[in-house]
Amino acid sequence: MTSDPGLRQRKKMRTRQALIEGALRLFAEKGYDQTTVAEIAATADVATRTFFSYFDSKDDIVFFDDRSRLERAVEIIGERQPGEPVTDLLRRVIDQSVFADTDSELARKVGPARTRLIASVPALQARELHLLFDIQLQLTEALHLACPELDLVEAAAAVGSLVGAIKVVVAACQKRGNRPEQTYKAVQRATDIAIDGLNSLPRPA
Amino acid sequence: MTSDPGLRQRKKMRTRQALIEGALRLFAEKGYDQTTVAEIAATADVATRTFFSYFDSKDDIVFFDDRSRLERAVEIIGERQPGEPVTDLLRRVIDQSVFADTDSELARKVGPARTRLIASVPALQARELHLLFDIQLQLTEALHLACPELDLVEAAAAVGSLVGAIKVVVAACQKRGNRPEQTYKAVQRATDIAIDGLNSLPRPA
DNA sequence: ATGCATTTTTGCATTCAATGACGTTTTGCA
DNA sequence: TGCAAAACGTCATTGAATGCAAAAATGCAT
Repeated sequence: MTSDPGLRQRKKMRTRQALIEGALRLFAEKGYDQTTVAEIAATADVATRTFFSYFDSKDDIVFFDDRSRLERAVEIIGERQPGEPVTDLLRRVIDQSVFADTDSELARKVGPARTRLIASVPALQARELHLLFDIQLQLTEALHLACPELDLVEAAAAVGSLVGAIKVVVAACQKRGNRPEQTYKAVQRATDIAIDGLNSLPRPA
Repeated sequence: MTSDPGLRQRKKMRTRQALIEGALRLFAEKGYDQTTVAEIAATADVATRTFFSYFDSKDDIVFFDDRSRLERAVEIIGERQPGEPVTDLLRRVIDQSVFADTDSELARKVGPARTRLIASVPALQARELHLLFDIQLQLTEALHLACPELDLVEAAAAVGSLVGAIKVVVAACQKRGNRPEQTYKAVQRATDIAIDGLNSLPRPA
């Protein structure tokens, strides 16, 4: 599989990588809107037209590793131990596919810069939310498959509730300018609230 | 305030309404991508440029009533009875701002057609998700304000968990082609799961 | 190595969303 | 009636995205 990528494949990989690195560098230097696709293509020494055979849109290049993250998550769900509680399983999924730096060192390299970039460009926020939404639908299917005791609605509610709580909490933290340390704590709290339910929230005085 | 809209205001309203109706009609007739902004502007007898002084983008016109829905929700949260449990409050919010047909009869008129339209156009899905996300942040603030017993993280988690569960469940239902009747039931189930927590889900056999 | 099939790249033309500058018309108000 | 502001229109520009057909690179078998 990886033993013989072939010259063609290797070259494609290199071009792809060059496009990603060039794009993120330009975005950081001049800003997202000020960077044209033509300029990105130039950094990888390919024609503008060629960019669009690697990525469907200018947005897409920012989320180059989403697919592998999803595959990782689906894998984890598929390896569920029979009898393992759904909540334990989902905690593992969150930990390993969201927080763990994924395979490519590229992802690690661009991590924080990318986060800031997305937060500052509405078009990228929109793209991210859309991707995350599709991911949730696929996680729902995987979960329903791996947990026969859950019907489709229950699986969807579980995924949506957990991911939704985390997503909004992270956004609220970023908006307030929290340190990553605090944000991590907040994510754990959000996870607990989703798992224990809104009934577990503090009662009015 | 509404007593004297003034000629100018009335004319703006009429133009705005004409643009909305024209756009939705064209989208239904020829499809979203096949409809140009120029054509939409033509149906309201204004210049293409003028369209963009009413709506920031072509997407935006589809979600013309989102703002009023949000305002409704924030209002409900603001009217919270002291001591009322957060869960009761949020159930009211869901009922009245999501399911109730909002003020304008326009919204009622285009309802189902619009839902189908959004579901079939990725660009609109993305826009909807982004808008819904912003709405959640504002609901979070409102909830935090109305419920002093909740810190910001708890408020965010509550909103995200509830809205997230419903959103994914609705999508899963639509994907499977469920009848509105079943979808409504599913939303109630999703609400219960978010409120009672993932721990309330069925256990493995 | 040579020829052939397939994949990839590329340049070109085109469409259309979106934005800016600037002048003109319409409306509200004194 | 006349002034200021808001709304509207015209024109031009930019840049994303797509289709198409030619050219180049690569894989493969002989």
